[in-house]
Amino acid sequence: MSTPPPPPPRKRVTAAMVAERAGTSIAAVSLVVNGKHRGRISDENAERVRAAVRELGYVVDSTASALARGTSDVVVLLAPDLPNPFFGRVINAVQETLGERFQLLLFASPTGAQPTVADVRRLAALRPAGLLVSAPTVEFLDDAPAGVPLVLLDAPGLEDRAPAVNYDLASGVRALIAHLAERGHRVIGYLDGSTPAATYELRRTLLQAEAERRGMTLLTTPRVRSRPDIAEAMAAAEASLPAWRAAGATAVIAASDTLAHGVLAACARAGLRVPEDIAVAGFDDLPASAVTAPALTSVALPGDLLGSVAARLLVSLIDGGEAPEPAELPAALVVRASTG
Amino acid sequence: MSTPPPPPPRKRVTAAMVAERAGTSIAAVSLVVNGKHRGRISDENAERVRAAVRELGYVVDSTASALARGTSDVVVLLAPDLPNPFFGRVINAVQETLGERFQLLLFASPTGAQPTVADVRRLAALRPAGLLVSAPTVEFLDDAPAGVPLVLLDAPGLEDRAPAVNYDLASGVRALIAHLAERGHRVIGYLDGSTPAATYELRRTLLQAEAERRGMTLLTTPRVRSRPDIAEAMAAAEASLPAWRAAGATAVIAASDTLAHGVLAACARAGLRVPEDIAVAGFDDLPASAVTAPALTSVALPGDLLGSVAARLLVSLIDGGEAPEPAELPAALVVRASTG
DNA sequence: CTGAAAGCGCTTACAG
DNA sequence: CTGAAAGCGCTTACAG
Repeated sequence: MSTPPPPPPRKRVTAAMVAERAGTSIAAVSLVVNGKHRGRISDENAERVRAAVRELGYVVDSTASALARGTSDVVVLLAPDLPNPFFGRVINAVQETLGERFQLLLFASPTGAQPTVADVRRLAALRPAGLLVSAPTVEFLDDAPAGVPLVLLDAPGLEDRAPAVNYDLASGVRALIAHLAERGHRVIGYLDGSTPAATYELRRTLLQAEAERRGMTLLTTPRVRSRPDIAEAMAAAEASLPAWRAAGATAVIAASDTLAHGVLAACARAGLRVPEDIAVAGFDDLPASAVTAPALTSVALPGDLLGSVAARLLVSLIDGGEAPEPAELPAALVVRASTG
Repeated sequence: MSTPPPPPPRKRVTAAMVAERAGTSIAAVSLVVNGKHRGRISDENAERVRAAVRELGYVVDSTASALARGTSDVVVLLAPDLPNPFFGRVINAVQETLGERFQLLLFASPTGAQPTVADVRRLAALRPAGLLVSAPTVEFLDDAPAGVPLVLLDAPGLEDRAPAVNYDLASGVRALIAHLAERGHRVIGYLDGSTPAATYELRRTLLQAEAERRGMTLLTTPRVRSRPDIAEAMAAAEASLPAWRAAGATAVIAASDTLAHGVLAACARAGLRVPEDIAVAGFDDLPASAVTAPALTSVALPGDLLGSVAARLLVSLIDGGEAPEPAELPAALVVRASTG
């Protein structure tokens, strides 16, 4: 009887084992698996290394590689609002764009808060290959680790601090206010995000300026805010609807669709018909916004575009490329039933 | 004129620098920052180390630490359906439960596909502290890296392969079918997920068995499937509604709320009233399901519970704890307008 | 309680 | 084209 083949050794495969099998040095293995062997290793030896890699199932140990090179293959995505469905598409696009070369590490500070200095230090200790930071504040950028390629997502006004990928919020806001003006709305309630980010600041100020320009009023005092959570947004809207209505508001804009979903829920509970009694609009154009009751008018902020463009930019920075002109992503108004 | 204070050295702070400042050895620094100094370092020296750490802003280099220890602080979450809003809460809960000790790395295979052997090898090369795997197939588990603590999420039937945190889908299904039976439905269309995961298999077979038990019919031939994407689900439902209706279906169940949102959209486009012409229900109870048109009946699968319980279990495994009895999470039916 | 030293598994000048 | 060796910054026996 023939003995069964010995079980594959449970030991982890190292470059030394590959080198021994291929009859080369460890250095040769490193050069070949990293594709740096042109003109340094004979074709024959390179092929032997490749064969040994295949046979043994060798994969470079990323911790050792990171230590030797001084940087890892990890790209960190920092986002204050991770649980927001908006980020699903961003994350997905980032991941697909990064491909097999980088690993995506998520970092979300406790909802809404900005990362602390200690957080930033711990991130830097990972020796990330690059950082993607969504909706940052200026304060965060002051603490950002030096020497790490950095791309900002949806960080209007911070373009001078780092390469940024932003939406053309001004166009979207103009279209939204024009649309509401045309429908005869003069006073508009506003539900703001509670995340302290430049993009929310800008959304509010743009809306306000554009409304004023047309002789309309955006109600921002008192400031009504909520984290990106439907239940919390509903509570905030429910508490504010009487005051908004008393001030003559016939429409409510929310800083994001998730917040707008909360407004819709609050209107339903208050027995208000949308859009007859009150119109509602948001930002993001989440997939679910096409099926809400009623379907939601929204300034579409394509998250997949944001993720893919930012990731592509980051990779080019990591590879030593120059930061190209920051491109603005479209922010188009999608009109649906919630604004009649 | 006094010279300005020299800028803080841009050099990265190492344990050697801390040791020099504290007047101790590097080993002492390591022991103190890792809290392993009890009975090994004098209180006085420990305090000097802590002071030096504070003054220099020292953080342990995680790549070097991982290499020396043979394992990193990274916990990998593998999920086939990451862009699905369902995962927002899971991710958030996992992250909060892991706290500062671990970093969360996301791995999503191209939507719906299972990770390949090569993917698994690359993950293993990160030397993760642990793995969280959502909705896996049996095949994946055969390739899973050995020797890495592993917890499965929503992996019914795979409990014997690894510690798992599952929902009590049977109860949820029973309640849903009972509810529909009570409303007089006898024939039900089914929109399945296209992700090849045990949880989707189980949802379908449980529904089918429970329907049969009550003399009802779940239409599963031909199998209608979609990825967790509203647009794709809408297209699938739109194509199947005529056949479902022709077979006498007065209700449609979708394997997840995201899919159900697509069904709602398809009904709206087909001019069908929900629930008068056709009732609709899903699984997950996404936040948005409370504000869809109409609000969606759903078997609630609390993602935050799934994430926190699984993460807590994983941490205990990492710390050498025994895998406790797998607890089943509740899956309660939430009845809303979409089923009348 | 303390420190010198080996070792983790790579990458990269460097000398042939 | 090739390989021996230093070095990345830790952690952990080990000998005092």
